[in-house]
Amino acid sequence: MTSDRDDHNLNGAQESDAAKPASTPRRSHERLSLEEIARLSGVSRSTVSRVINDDARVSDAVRARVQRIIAEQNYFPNAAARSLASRRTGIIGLLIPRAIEWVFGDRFFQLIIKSIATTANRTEQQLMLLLESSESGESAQRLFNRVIGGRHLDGIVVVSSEIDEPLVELLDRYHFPSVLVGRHPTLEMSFVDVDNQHAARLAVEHLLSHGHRRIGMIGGPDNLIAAIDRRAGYMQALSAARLPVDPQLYRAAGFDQLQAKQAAHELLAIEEPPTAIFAASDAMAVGALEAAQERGLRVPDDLALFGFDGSEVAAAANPPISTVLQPIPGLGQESVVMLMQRIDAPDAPPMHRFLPTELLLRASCGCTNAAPANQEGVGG
Amino acid sequence: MTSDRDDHNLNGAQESDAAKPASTPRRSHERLSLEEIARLSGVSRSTVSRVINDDARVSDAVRARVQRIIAEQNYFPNAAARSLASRRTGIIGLLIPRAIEWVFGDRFFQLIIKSIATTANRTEQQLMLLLESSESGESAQRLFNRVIGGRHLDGIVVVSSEIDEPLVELLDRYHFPSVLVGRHPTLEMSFVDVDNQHAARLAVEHLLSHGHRRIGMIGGPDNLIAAIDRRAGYMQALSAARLPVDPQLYRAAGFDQLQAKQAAHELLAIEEPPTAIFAASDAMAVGALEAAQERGLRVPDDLALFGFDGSEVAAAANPPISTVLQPIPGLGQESVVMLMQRIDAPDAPPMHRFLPTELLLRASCGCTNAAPANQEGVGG
DNA sequence: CACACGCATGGGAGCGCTCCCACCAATTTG
DNA sequence: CAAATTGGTGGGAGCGCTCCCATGCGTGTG
Repeated sequence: MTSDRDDHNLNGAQESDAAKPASTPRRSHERLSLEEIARLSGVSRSTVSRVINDDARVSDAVRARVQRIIAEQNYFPNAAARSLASRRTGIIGLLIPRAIEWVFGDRFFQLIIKSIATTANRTEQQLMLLLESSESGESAQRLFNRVIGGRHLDGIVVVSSEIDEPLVELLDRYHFPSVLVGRHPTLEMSFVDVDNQHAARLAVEHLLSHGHRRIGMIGGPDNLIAAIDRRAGYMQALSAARLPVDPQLYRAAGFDQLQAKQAAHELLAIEEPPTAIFAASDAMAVGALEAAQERGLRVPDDLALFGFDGSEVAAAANPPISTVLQPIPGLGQESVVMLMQRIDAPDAPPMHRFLPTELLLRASCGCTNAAPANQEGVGG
Repeated sequence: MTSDRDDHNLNGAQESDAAKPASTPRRSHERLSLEEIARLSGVSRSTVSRVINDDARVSDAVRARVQRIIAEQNYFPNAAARSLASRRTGIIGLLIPRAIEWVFGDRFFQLIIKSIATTANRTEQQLMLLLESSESGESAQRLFNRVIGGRHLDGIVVVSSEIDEPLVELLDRYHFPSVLVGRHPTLEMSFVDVDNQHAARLAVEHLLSHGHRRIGMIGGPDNLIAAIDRRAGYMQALSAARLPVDPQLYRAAGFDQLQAKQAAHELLAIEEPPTAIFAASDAMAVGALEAAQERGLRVPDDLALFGFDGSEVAAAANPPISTVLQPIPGLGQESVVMLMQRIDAPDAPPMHRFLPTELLLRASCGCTNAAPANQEGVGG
């Protein structure tokens, strides 16, 4: 064959020249098609299609022969043609708003991306990570048009608990198959999440059980439902214990270590400082630990600490920090499974699923029944 | 209209019921097509297609009318049909081998992803981040088949300087339009990179210019061409200065801070320890700085330090660390631009492009002509 | 004034699949 | 033993675009 034809023939690996009758004229840059495979194996397009799609109604002999030819020719069905005919692209989107800015450094997002990718892979779906480039100032509408308008995607997973994410509202409005990781307070969309409020309440109640009566909290940004829920759980625990809710004891911060450290310093500088602090993330708890150590406070004796996430940093801290374990791989996997169901049955009512959390008790809250430098958590 | 029909009509936003003649029977779950837009605007499919594709051969009046209808109906051309007919998907892939494992924490990769995403966006390409899930133990061949076999992608950018990445070899073998960020020692593929060897040589020569005669190096993994080249530059500088190359002065490590710290300790514990260390990344230089400080060495007086990358950590260190600035946004942008060219002209010879680096001189090497806690670098 | 030449537009033939229906044995059933 | 059923297979009609090739028109040339 000519080098021109060879250059773009992905199927060149096992080219069997003998199997190329000159009868049918071919276009340059020829590509293998279903038709071609059908000819080579002496059956119809339909039959080859059935073999490719694992349709049972093919005799074993024929199936084997067709599969052999497909392998020999190194043939792959054309994705565009399949999508056009079947109205399915086999691609699901993954959107993490403002991903590039901060997501990549955050362990939670790393793990959720990983589990979503793994699950998508397992179900033979391609994953298209949608990166909004803040630089180009792309609007939600434009992003929506860009990928969803053209039906590039069968569905989308959005990892966000922002209460006012415009793209999420668009997805809901147009009934585009979507699943949220993180519940949305108003929209009826499907989601998977943990029960942040309940988990936070349990964490704070655990601190209460150690005898603490002045418990502070360093919460997350107010526009995240996860942060709101965790705060609600904190307050609920205090109320249930008939303790006054002192607004001085709550500080909002970003989910990162640095801001939390600053907030912890503020919390520890008030007139009647807390004897325990519940932080809305493990990174924040580590920040609080740093602040405490800078002030010469011993943890847990002078200040007890509780984190949230169940990440390695909490386990690796000195002392190890008690935390709420989130089933991050489970959240990722479930989101994809749910999405597949929504794609298959778009008219079914939205599904809401909460996955269980677990308290990981370590030294920072005063518990001694946990091994120090414990290896559990969301590692790997 | 029935709610059944409404449910999946993405174009429902501005539905103009008046524009729906009952003459043509429609299928349930109807979707807008080119044909439909043509009918509504009283022109042919061809004309609408020309409007969509910015073909000049359309009168202004017709163009305006068609565009109005398109906007009114909230129409988007079907991506699959376009791909099938045009043999272009408008999607480019981005592969960073073993991405999920370590990439996300590394500033270099964050910035390169960001600039690639931004550039792809600007050229109206979708970006498909290819995540190999190590868990599922996916082989390169399978990954190749999965996305490239079906022609899901027009081309691919691979960010990797691994000398033995199997997927890269497959891409090369099948002449699939690809661009590497990071040169490959043997394959003829297109790439963009910095001249690591040259840059490293300049850095080491700078240390020599401060009078250092025993200069150590903490290098990266041996299977990365970037690491190999940087080491070669280091040795070249020493040779050119007629200094003996003492193998004791070189340590290989991962690109991260922790391993480098360990390596630095080893380097500083040898009989005749170095007075300067060149590290193959900024994170590594920070690790070396920590090691020095733990040993009570003053930087730069007792030990001079030079990093590589130009990242914020180097600028933020105390003292600020001199480093080699890599034009990361430039690498990302150029890789996409080159890829587009290769997609358009797949038979053109491969292109190899080196982007310039720059020495960022700060306090850690003994220079005083740099502002302390300098703000330059790859920020933002 | 017949002719060629733009320019704007229309129409047909694909692109490579899936899906429905028809078909033809080889059975099974009343 | 005719009729209905079943399993395996083939063929046609799309899916919604792009691209090439007409076609009709108004304007310029010899």
